[in-house]
Amino acid sequence: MPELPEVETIRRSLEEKLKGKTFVGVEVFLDKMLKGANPEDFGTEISGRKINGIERRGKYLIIHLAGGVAMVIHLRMTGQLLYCSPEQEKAKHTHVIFHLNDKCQLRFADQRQFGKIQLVQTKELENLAGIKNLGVEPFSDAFTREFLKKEMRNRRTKIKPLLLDQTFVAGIGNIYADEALFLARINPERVAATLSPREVSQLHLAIREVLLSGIENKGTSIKDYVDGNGNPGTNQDKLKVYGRDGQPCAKCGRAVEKKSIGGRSSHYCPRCQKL
DNA sequence: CGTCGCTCCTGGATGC
DNA sequence: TGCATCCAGGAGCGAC
Repeated sequence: MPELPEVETIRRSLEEKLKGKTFVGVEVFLDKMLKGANPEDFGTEISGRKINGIERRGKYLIIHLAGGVAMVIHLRMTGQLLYCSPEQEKAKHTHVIFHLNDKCQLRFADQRQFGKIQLVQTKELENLAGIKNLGVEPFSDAFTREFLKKEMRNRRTKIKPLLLDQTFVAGIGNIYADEALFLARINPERVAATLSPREVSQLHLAIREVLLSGIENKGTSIKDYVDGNGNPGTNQDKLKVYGRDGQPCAKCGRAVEKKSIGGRSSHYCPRCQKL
């Protein structure tokens, strides 16, 4: 579910509430959400630790704790992190509740149970599988059109699956990949290496633009996504192609099509995004 | 190494 | 209404 803009929105909303607070205890209702630790050790390890800040890398959230410990969280498809009062009714699929020293709670809910929470030593963060192999951050200085050109030169895969490859560029998911390709007027089935320099430049700009819009609109709430306070975003109203199959293209009026590419649903305008 | 298909889950939509 | 099937915003894994 959450892609870079959603994870960034959650990061901002939670940092505001959690920074400087201390974890005082944990309740775990579904052990498998914790990766590499049993609930007892997990609780012991974080209890008494102050929250120094929250970082995002790709679609990962990293809660930095005092004493050189980091909690790495991935929400996958349906994960949610909610800061709320203890009186708030416990939502279905709430698998972990963190108790804070302000009496409030941080709750982790995940309908499909794909999400993961993992504790690591901060100095081991760079070696963590998943983090270690993340590609370039789309808003970093390293993400240039020259970088894209160079990286795509020898890639024989289709551009859509490449955009979803987190070891290539970090943070893009199915919604923003479709939106970026539409904005750049590139068909999702184009072989990456065959894009012209002009097309690569357009794609570079389009990726940043759709992700930035997503953040400014506080995320895309289609089904489950809400921020750390339970508030939905508004970016779903701005989507040009994702989920709009059968509806007219905003640019040319032709019906948007939906097709499975690399095992993922892809939405595009057959006239604006010719093969 | 790059690429592909399968898999982990629940539940909403769709079809018969 | 009931039941079966398909599909969903992600990514790790094994196979080739």
